Amino acid sequence: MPVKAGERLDPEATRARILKAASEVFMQRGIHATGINEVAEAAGASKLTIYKNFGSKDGLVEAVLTDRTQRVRAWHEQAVEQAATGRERILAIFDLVASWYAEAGFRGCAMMNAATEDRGHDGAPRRLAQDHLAFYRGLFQRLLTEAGVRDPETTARQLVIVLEGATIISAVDRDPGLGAEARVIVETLLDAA
Amino acid sequence: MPVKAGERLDPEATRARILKAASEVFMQRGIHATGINEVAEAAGASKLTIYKNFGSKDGLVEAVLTDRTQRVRAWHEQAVEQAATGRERILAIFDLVASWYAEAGFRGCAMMNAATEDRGHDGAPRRLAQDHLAFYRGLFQRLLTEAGVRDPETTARQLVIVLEGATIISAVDRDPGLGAEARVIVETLLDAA
DNA sequence: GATAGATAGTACCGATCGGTCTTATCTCTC
DNA sequence: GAGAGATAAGACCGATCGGTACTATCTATC
Repeated sequence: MPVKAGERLDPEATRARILKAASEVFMQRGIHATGINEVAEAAGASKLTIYKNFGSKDGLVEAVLTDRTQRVRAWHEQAVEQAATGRERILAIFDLVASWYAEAGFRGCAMMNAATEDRGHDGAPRRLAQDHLAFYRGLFQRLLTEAGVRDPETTARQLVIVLEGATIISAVDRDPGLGAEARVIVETLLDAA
Repeated sequence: MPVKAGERLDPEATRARILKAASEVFMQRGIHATGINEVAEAAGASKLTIYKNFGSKDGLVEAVLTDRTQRVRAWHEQAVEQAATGRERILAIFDLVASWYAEAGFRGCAMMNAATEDRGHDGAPRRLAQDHLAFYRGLFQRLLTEAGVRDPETTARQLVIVLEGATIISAVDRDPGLGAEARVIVETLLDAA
Protein backbone atom coordinates (compact mmCIF):
# COMPACT_ATOMS: atom_id res chain seq x y z
CA MET A 1 0.00 0.00 0.00
CA PRO A 2 0.89 3.66 -0.25
CA VAL A 3 1.34 6.18 2.56
CA LYS A 4 0.47 4.37 5.75
CA ALA A 5 -3.24 4.98 6.35
CA GLY A 6 -4.05 7.93 8.58
CA GLU A 7 -0.53 9.32 8.64
CA ARG A 8 0.45 12.85 7.71
CA LEU A 9 2.14 13.43 4.40
CA ASP A 10 5.30 15.18 5.52
CA PRO A 11 8.31 14.88 3.22
CA GLU A 12 10.58 16.54 5.79
CA ALA A 13 9.63 14.00 8.43
CA THR A 14 10.02 11.14 5.97
CA ARG A 15 13.51 12.27 5.07
CA ALA A 16 14.42 12.64 8.74
CA ARG A 17 13.01 9.20 9.50
CA ILE A 18 15.13 7.62 6.78
CA LEU A 19 18.22 9.46 7.99
CA LYS A 20 17.71 8.28 11.55
CA ALA A 21 17.04 4.66 10.60
CA ALA A 22 19.95 4.58 8.14
CA SER A 23 22.28 6.09 10.71
CA GLU A 24 21.37 3.45 13.27
CA VAL A 25 21.63 0.44 10.97
CA PHE A 26 24.81 1.72 9.34
CA MET A 27 26.40 2.15 12.76
CA GLN A 28 25.35 -1.23 14.07
CA ARG A 29 26.11 -3.40 11.06
CA GLY A 30 28.49 -1.34 8.97
CA ILE A 31 27.79 0.65 5.82
CA HIS A 32 29.07 -1.87 3.29
CA ALA A 33 27.29 -4.74 5.00
CA THR A 34 23.94 -2.94 4.99
CA GLY A 35 21.73 -3.05 1.92
CA ILE A 36 19.26 -0.40 0.87
CA ASN A 37 16.45 -2.88 1.47
CA GLU A 38 17.47 -3.09 5.12
CA VAL A 39 17.46 0.67 5.42
CA ALA A 40 14.02 0.81 3.81
CA GLU A 41 12.65 -1.80 6.17
CA ALA A 42 14.20 -0.14 9.23
CA ALA A 43 12.83 3.25 8.19
CA GLY A 44 9.38 1.97 7.23
CA ALA A 45 9.94 3.56 3.84
CA SER A 46 10.11 2.28 0.29
CA LYS A 47 13.23 2.19 -1.85
CA LEU A 48 11.56 4.66 -4.19
CA THR A 49 11.34 7.23 -1.41
CA ILE A 50 14.96 6.70 -0.44
CA TYR A 51 16.20 7.18 -3.99
CA LYS A 52 13.90 10.18 -4.51
CA ASN A 53 15.43 11.82 -1.45
CA PHE A 54 19.08 10.83 -1.68
CA GLY A 55 19.71 9.74 -5.27
CA SER A 56 22.01 6.84 -4.47
CA LYS A 57 23.43 4.85 -1.59
CA ASP A 58 26.50 7.08 -1.62
CA GLY A 59 24.20 10.08 -1.42
CA LEU A 60 22.41 8.55 1.54
CA VAL A 61 25.70 7.80 3.28
CA GLU A 62 26.90 11.35 2.75
CA ALA A 63 23.62 12.76 4.07
CA VAL A 64 23.75 10.50 7.13
CA LEU A 65 27.32 11.50 7.93
CA THR A 66 26.67 15.19 7.32
CA ASP A 67 23.68 15.06 9.63
CA ARG A 68 25.68 13.17 12.23
CA THR A 69 28.67 15.49 12.31
CA GLN A 70 26.39 18.49 12.60
CA ARG A 71 24.51 16.97 15.52
CA VAL A 72 27.72 15.96 17.29
CA ARG A 73 29.15 19.45 16.84
CA ALA A 74 26.00 21.02 18.24
CA TRP A 75 26.07 18.71 21.25
CA HIS A 76 29.66 19.63 21.95
CA GLU A 77 29.05 23.35 21.61
CA GLN A 78 26.11 23.04 23.98
CA ALA A 79 28.07 21.02 26.54
CA VAL A 80 30.90 23.53 26.39
CA GLU A 81 28.60 26.48 26.95
CA GLN A 82 27.17 24.91 30.08
CA ALA A 83 30.59 24.63 31.72
CA ALA A 84 32.32 27.52 33.44
CA THR A 85 36.07 27.96 32.99
CA GLY A 86 38.23 27.06 30.00
CA ARG A 87 39.56 23.96 31.73
CA GLU A 88 36.10 22.84 32.81
CA ARG A 89 34.84 23.39 29.29
CA ILE A 90 37.51 21.11 27.88
CA LEU A 91 36.74 18.43 30.41
CA ALA A 92 33.03 18.77 29.64
CA ILE A 93 33.75 17.48 26.14
CA PHE A 94 35.31 14.34 27.56
CA ASP A 95 32.44 13.91 29.99
CA LEU A 96 30.10 14.04 27.02
CA VAL A 97 31.94 11.41 25.04
CA ALA A 98 32.22 9.28 28.17
CA SER A 99 28.43 9.22 28.30
CA TRP A 100 28.40 8.08 24.66
CA TYR A 101 30.76 5.23 25.42
CA ALA A 102 28.33 4.08 28.09
CA GLU A 103 25.37 3.96 25.71
CA ALA A 104 24.16 0.52 24.71
CA GLY A 105 25.36 -0.42 21.25
CA PHE A 106 28.12 2.20 21.10
CA ARG A 107 30.16 1.50 17.97
CA GLY A 108 32.59 4.39 17.77
CA CYS A 109 32.65 7.56 15.71
CA ALA A 110 30.43 7.34 12.62
CA MET A 111 32.80 9.45 10.55
CA MET A 112 35.97 7.53 11.44
CA ASN A 113 34.16 4.23 10.90
CA ALA A 114 32.90 5.31 7.48
CA ALA A 115 36.31 6.59 6.43
CA THR A 116 37.87 3.33 7.56
CA GLU A 117 35.34 1.26 5.63
CA ASP A 118 35.83 3.43 2.57
CA ARG A 119 39.62 3.59 2.66
CA GLY A 120 41.05 3.46 -0.82
CA HIS A 121 38.54 6.06 -1.96
CA ASP A 122 38.83 9.81 -1.58
CA GLY A 123 35.09 10.36 -1.39
CA ALA A 124 32.69 12.04 1.00
CA PRO A 125 33.27 9.71 3.98
CA ARG A 126 36.96 10.48 4.27
CA ARG A 127 36.42 14.19 3.62
CA LEU A 128 33.72 14.38 6.29
CA ALA A 129 35.94 12.46 8.71
CA GLN A 130 38.73 14.96 8.13
CA ASP A 131 36.31 17.83 8.64
CA HIS A 132 35.13 16.21 11.84
CA LEU A 133 38.70 15.99 13.13
CA ALA A 134 39.28 19.59 12.11
CA PHE A 135 36.22 20.64 14.10
CA TYR A 136 37.64 19.00 17.22
CA ARG A 137 40.99 20.65 16.67
CA GLY A 138 39.36 24.04 16.24
CA LEU A 139 37.11 23.64 19.26
CA PHE A 140 39.96 22.54 21.51
CA GLN A 141 42.21 25.28 20.23
CA ARG A 142 39.58 27.91 21.01
CA LEU A 143 39.02 26.61 24.53
CA LEU A 144 42.75 26.20 25.19
CA THR A 145 43.33 29.78 24.09
CA GLU A 146 40.61 30.91 26.49
CA ALA A 147 42.29 28.90 29.21
CA GLY A 148 45.57 30.72 28.56
CA VAL A 149 47.55 27.68 27.45
CA ARG A 150 50.94 28.48 25.93
CA ASP A 151 50.65 26.52 22.68
CA PRO A 152 46.93 25.92 22.05
CA GLU A 153 47.48 24.48 18.59
CA THR A 154 49.82 21.73 19.75
CA THR A 155 47.79 20.85 22.81
CA ALA A 156 44.60 20.80 20.74
CA ARG A 157 46.13 18.19 18.46
CA GLN A 158 47.09 16.15 21.49
CA LEU A 159 43.55 16.21 22.83
CA VAL A 160 42.14 15.02 19.50
CA ILE A 161 44.54 12.07 19.59
CA VAL A 162 43.35 11.14 23.07
CA LEU A 163 39.72 11.58 22.10
CA GLU A 164 39.89 9.37 19.02
CA GLY A 165 42.07 6.78 20.69
CA ALA A 166 39.65 6.38 23.56
CA THR A 167 36.74 6.24 21.13
CA ILE A 168 38.05 3.42 18.97
CA ILE A 169 39.28 1.36 21.92
CA SER A 170 35.96 1.79 23.67
CA ALA A 171 34.20 0.57 20.54
CA VAL A 172 36.46 -2.45 19.99
CA ASP A 173 36.68 -3.49 23.64
CA ARG A 174 33.10 -2.48 24.49
CA ASP A 175 34.56 -0.74 27.52
CA PRO A 176 32.79 2.40 28.78
CA GLY A 177 35.68 3.02 31.20
CA LEU A 178 37.73 4.64 28.45
CA GLY A 179 35.91 7.91 29.04
CA ALA A 180 37.31 8.22 32.55
CA GLU A 181 40.76 7.15 31.40
CA ALA A 182 40.77 9.76 28.64
CA ARG A 183 39.80 12.42 31.15
CA VAL A 184 42.78 11.58 33.33
CA ILE A 185 45.13 11.89 30.37
CA VAL A 186 43.61 15.23 29.46
CA GLU A 187 44.07 16.57 32.97
CA THR A 188 47.72 15.53 32.88
CA LEU A 189 48.23 17.20 29.51
CA LEU A 190 46.50 20.37 30.68
CA ASP A 191 48.64 20.47 33.82
CA ALA A 192 51.76 20.16 31.71
CA ALA A 193 50.67 22.64 29.04
CA MET B 1 47.64 -23.33 -17.29
CA PRO B 2 48.79 -25.03 -14.14
CA VAL B 3 51.79 -24.17 -11.98
CA LYS B 4 53.61 -21.37 -13.71
CA ALA B 5 56.23 -23.01 -15.94
CA GLY B 6 59.64 -23.37 -14.41
CA GLU B 7 58.55 -22.37 -10.88
CA ARG B 8 59.15 -24.44 -7.79
CA LEU B 9 56.23 -26.29 -6.29
CA ASP B 10 56.25 -24.93 -2.75
CA PRO B 11 52.92 -24.92 -0.90
CA GLU B 12 54.41 -22.93 2.00
CA ALA B 13 55.58 -20.21 -0.34
CA THR B 14 52.24 -20.20 -2.16
CA ARG B 15 50.37 -19.77 1.09
CA ALA B 16 52.72 -16.98 2.16
CA ARG B 17 52.35 -15.27 -1.22
CA ILE B 18 48.56 -15.31 -0.91
CA LEU B 19 48.73 -13.97 2.65
CA LYS B 20 50.98 -11.10 1.62
CA ALA B 21 48.91 -10.15 -1.42
CA ALA B 22 45.63 -10.42 0.51
CA SER B 23 47.01 -8.34 3.34
CA GLU B 24 48.03 -5.57 0.97
CA VAL B 25 44.84 -5.45 -1.05
CA PHE B 26 42.65 -5.73 2.05
CA MET B 27 44.50 -2.84 3.65
CA GLN B 28 44.37 -0.61 0.59
CA ARG B 29 40.78 -1.17 -0.50
CA GLY B 30 39.06 -2.61 2.55
CA ILE B 31 38.11 -6.19 3.29
CA HIS B 32 34.45 -5.99 2.35
CA ALA B 33 35.20 -4.12 -0.85
CA THR B 34 37.77 -6.70 -1.99
CA GLY B 35 36.61 -9.83 -3.80
CA ILE B 36 38.38 -13.16 -3.77
CA ASN B 37 39.06 -12.76 -7.49
CA GLU B 38 41.05 -9.61 -6.76
CA VAL B 39 43.07 -11.42 -4.12
CA ALA B 40 43.73 -14.26 -6.56
CA GLU B 41 44.88 -11.87 -9.26
CA ALA B 42 47.08 -9.89 -6.87
CA ALA B 43 48.64 -13.09 -5.54
CA GLY B 44 49.08 -14.71 -8.92
CA ALA B 45 47.13 -17.65 -7.56
CA SER B 46 43.89 -19.37 -8.48
CA LYS B 47 40.74 -19.31 -6.41
CA LEU B 48 41.07 -23.05 -5.99
CA THR B 49 44.42 -22.61 -4.23
CA ILE B 50 43.02 -19.92 -1.97
CA TYR B 51 40.08 -22.06 -0.91
CA LYS B 52 42.32 -25.13 -0.51
CA ASN B 53 44.51 -23.14 1.87
CA PHE B 54 42.01 -21.04 3.80
CA GLY B 55 38.60 -22.65 3.33
CA SER B 56 36.63 -19.43 2.99
CA LYS B 57 37.02 -15.69 2.76
CA ASP B 58 36.50 -15.45 6.51
CA GLY B 59 39.26 -18.02 6.95
CA LEU B 60 41.55 -15.99 4.73
CA VAL B 61 40.76 -12.81 6.65
CA GLU B 62 41.48 -14.51 9.95
CA ALA B 63 44.76 -15.92 8.63
CA VAL B 64 45.80 -12.51 7.30
CA LEU B 65 45.04 -10.79 10.59
CA THR B 66 46.71 -13.51 12.66
CA ASP B 67 49.82 -13.25 10.52
CA ARG B 68 49.76 -9.48 10.75
CA THR B 69 49.39 -9.23 14.51
CA GLN B 70 52.22 -11.74 14.99
CA ARG B 71 54.53 -9.77 12.72
CA VAL B 72 53.68 -6.49 14.39
CA ARG B 73 54.30 -7.98 17.82
CA ALA B 74 57.67 -9.35 16.72
CA TRP B 75 58.69 -5.98 15.30
CA HIS B 76 57.79 -4.28 18.55
CA GLU B 77 59.64 -6.82 20.68
CA GLN B 78 62.67 -6.40 18.47
CA ALA B 79 62.56 -2.59 18.58
CA VAL B 80 62.21 -2.69 22.35
CA GLU B 81 65.21 -4.96 22.78
CA GLN B 82 67.42 -2.64 20.79
CA ALA B 83 66.72 0.28 23.14
CA ALA B 84 68.46 0.77 26.46
CA THR B 85 66.43 1.99 29.44
CA GLY B 86 62.77 1.42 30.23
CA ARG B 87 61.84 4.91 29.12
CA GLU B 88 63.83 4.63 25.92
CA ARG B 89 62.22 1.29 25.23
CA ILE B 90 58.76 2.77 25.49
CA LEU B 91 59.68 5.63 23.19
CA ALA B 92 61.19 3.14 20.73
CA ILE B 93 57.70 1.74 20.19
CA PHE B 94 56.41 5.16 19.18
CA ASP B 95 59.43 5.71 16.95
CA LEU B 96 58.55 2.45 15.22
CA VAL B 97 54.92 3.38 14.62
CA ALA B 98 56.02 6.84 13.49
CA SER B 99 58.01 5.15 10.73
CA TRP B 100 54.88 3.22 9.75
CA TYR B 101 52.85 6.42 9.50
CA ALA B 102 55.46 7.71 7.08
CA GLU B 103 55.19 4.72 4.77
CA ALA B 104 53.45 5.28 1.45
CA GLY B 105 49.91 3.95 1.51
CA PHE B 106 49.65 3.75 5.30
CA ARG B 107 46.04 2.93 6.12
CA GLY B 108 46.02 2.39 9.87
CA CYS B 109 46.03 -0.71 12.02
CA ALA B 110 44.83 -3.80 10.15
CA MET B 111 43.16 -5.25 13.22
CA MET B 112 41.28 -2.09 14.20
CA ASN B 113 40.24 -1.55 10.58
CA ALA B 114 38.94 -5.10 10.26
CA ALA B 115 37.06 -4.90 13.56
CA THR B 116 35.52 -1.61 12.47
CA GLU B 117 34.44 -3.05 9.12
CA ASP B 118 33.03 -6.11 10.84
CA ARG B 119 31.25 -4.32 13.67
CA GLY B 120 27.97 -6.00 14.45
CA HIS B 121 29.66 -9.39 14.41
CA ASP B 122 31.57 -10.99 17.26
CA GLY B 123 33.87 -12.95 14.96
CA ALA B 124 37.60 -13.32 14.51
CA PRO B 125 38.33 -9.73 13.44
CA ARG B 126 37.04 -8.19 16.64
CA ARG B 127 38.63 -10.89 18.80
CA LEU B 128 42.00 -10.43 17.10
CA ALA B 129 41.70 -6.66 17.48
CA GLN B 130 41.05 -7.07 21.19
CA ASP B 131 44.02 -9.41 21.46
CA HIS B 132 46.13 -6.87 19.65
CA LEU B 133 45.15 -4.15 22.11
CA ALA B 134 45.84 -6.53 24.98
CA PHE B 135 49.31 -7.17 23.59
CA TYR B 136 50.05 -3.44 23.62
CA ARG B 137 48.75 -3.11 27.16
CA GLY B 138 50.89 -6.02 28.32
CA LEU B 139 54.00 -4.78 26.57
CA PHE B 140 53.64 -1.25 27.93
CA GLN B 141 52.88 -2.53 31.41
CA ARG B 142 56.05 -4.65 31.38
CA LEU B 143 58.21 -1.77 30.24
CA LEU B 144 56.62 0.67 32.67
CA THR B 145 57.21 -1.74 35.51
CA GLU B 146 60.86 -1.97 34.47
CA ALA B 147 61.00 1.82 34.40
CA GLY B 148 59.71 1.94 37.98
CA VAL B 149 56.47 3.75 37.25
CA ARG B 150 54.04 3.88 40.16
CA ASP B 151 50.92 2.53 38.45
CA PRO B 152 52.08 0.65 35.34
CA GLU B 153 48.63 -0.74 34.55
CA THR B 154 46.96 2.67 34.38
CA THR B 155 49.79 4.30 32.45
CA ALA B 156 49.89 1.37 30.04
CA ARG B 157 46.23 1.91 29.21
CA GLN B 158 46.95 5.58 28.62
CA LEU B 159 49.73 4.78 26.19
CA VAL B 160 47.50 2.44 24.20
CA ILE B 161 44.94 5.22 23.87
CA VAL B 162 47.59 7.58 22.53
CA LEU B 163 48.95 4.93 20.18
CA GLU B 164 45.60 4.06 18.63
CA GLY B 165 44.45 7.66 18.47
CA ALA B 166 47.56 8.71 16.59
CA THR B 167 47.22 5.72 14.30
CA ILE B 168 43.66 6.36 13.16
CA ILE B 169 44.17 10.10 12.76
CA SER B 170 47.32 9.51 10.75
CA ALA B 171 45.38 7.14 8.50
CA VAL B 172 42.40 9.46 8.00
CA ASP B 173 44.42 12.67 7.61
CA ARG B 174 47.32 10.98 5.77
CA ASP B 175 49.58 12.87 8.16
CA PRO B 176 52.89 11.21 9.14
CA GLY B 177 53.45 13.94 11.75
CA LEU B 178 51.20 12.13 14.20
CA GLY B 179 54.11 9.93 15.22
CA ALA B 180 56.07 12.87 16.60
CA GLU B 181 52.97 14.27 18.27
CA ALA B 182 52.23 10.98 19.97
CA ARG B 183 55.80 10.82 21.23
CA VAL B 184 55.45 14.22 22.90
CA ILE B 185 52.27 13.11 24.66
CA VAL B 186 53.98 9.94 25.84
CA GLU B 187 56.90 11.90 27.28
CA THR B 188 54.48 14.12 29.15
CA LEU B 189 52.60 11.13 30.53
CA LEU B 190 55.85 9.41 31.56
CA ASP B 191 57.04 12.56 33.31
CA ALA B 192 53.80 12.75 35.24
CA ALA B 193 53.62 9.03 36.04
C1' DG C 1 -14.03 16.48 -6.61
C1' DA C 2 -10.30 16.67 -9.70
C1' DT C 3 -5.56 16.99 -10.11
C1' DA C 4 -0.84 16.53 -8.50
C1' DG C 5 2.52 14.87 -5.48
C1' DA C 6 4.12 11.46 -2.03
C1' DT C 7 4.48 6.93 -0.75
C1' DA C 8 4.35 1.57 -0.12
C1' DG C 9 4.88 -2.64 -2.16
C1' DT C 10 6.91 -5.49 -5.35
C1' DA C 11 8.76 -7.27 -9.41
C1' DC C 12 12.60 -6.81 -12.06
C1' DC C 13 17.49 -5.98 -14.16
C1' DG C 14 22.45 -6.36 -14.70
C1' DA C 15 26.48 -6.81 -12.01
C1' DT C 16 29.11 -8.84 -8.56
C1' DC C 17 29.99 -11.78 -4.80
C1' DG C 18 31.46 -16.16 -2.32
C1' DG C 19 32.07 -20.62 -3.43
C1' DT C 20 32.30 -25.03 -6.40
C1' DC C 21 33.69 -27.71 -10.17
C1' DT C 22 36.18 -29.25 -14.31
C1' DT C 23 40.09 -29.54 -17.12
C1' DA C 24 44.68 -29.47 -18.14
C1' DT C 25 49.35 -29.15 -16.95
C1' DC C 26 53.03 -28.69 -14.08
C1' DT C 27 56.38 -30.73 -10.16
C1' DC C 28 57.66 -34.19 -6.91
C1' DT C 29 58.38 -38.83 -5.24
C1' DC C 30 59.16 -43.57 -5.77
C1' DG D 1 58.05 -43.39 -16.04
C1' DA D 2 54.01 -43.70 -13.38
C1' DG D 3 51.13 -42.04 -10.01
C1' DA D 4 50.03 -38.34 -6.68
C1' DG D 5 49.66 -33.79 -5.39
C1' DA D 6 49.69 -28.78 -6.53
C1' DT D 7 48.25 -25.31 -9.34
C1' DA D 8 46.16 -22.09 -13.10
C1' DA D 9 42.43 -20.87 -15.78
C1' DG D 10 37.94 -20.26 -16.22
C1' DA D 11 33.09 -21.77 -16.49
C1' DC D 12 29.44 -22.03 -13.53
C1' DC D 13 25.82 -21.45 -9.56
C1' DG D 14 22.75 -19.31 -6.29
C1' DA D 15 22.41 -15.26 -3.58
C1' DT D 16 22.60 -10.52 -2.98
C1' DC D 17 23.46 -5.90 -4.25
C1' DG D 18 22.39 -1.09 -6.10
C1' DG D 19 19.13 0.79 -8.82
C1' DT D 20 14.76 1.18 -11.89
C1' DA D 21 9.99 0.53 -13.26
C1' DC D 22 5.26 -0.17 -12.41
C1' DT D 23 1.08 -0.13 -9.88
C1' DA D 24 -1.98 1.23 -6.47
C1' DT D 25 -3.39 4.30 -3.02
C1' DC D 26 -2.96 7.74 0.14
C1' DT D 27 -2.82 13.16 1.20
C1' DA D 28 -2.77 18.08 -0.08
C1' DT D 29 -4.34 21.72 -2.89
C1' DC D 30 -7.31 24.29 -5.70
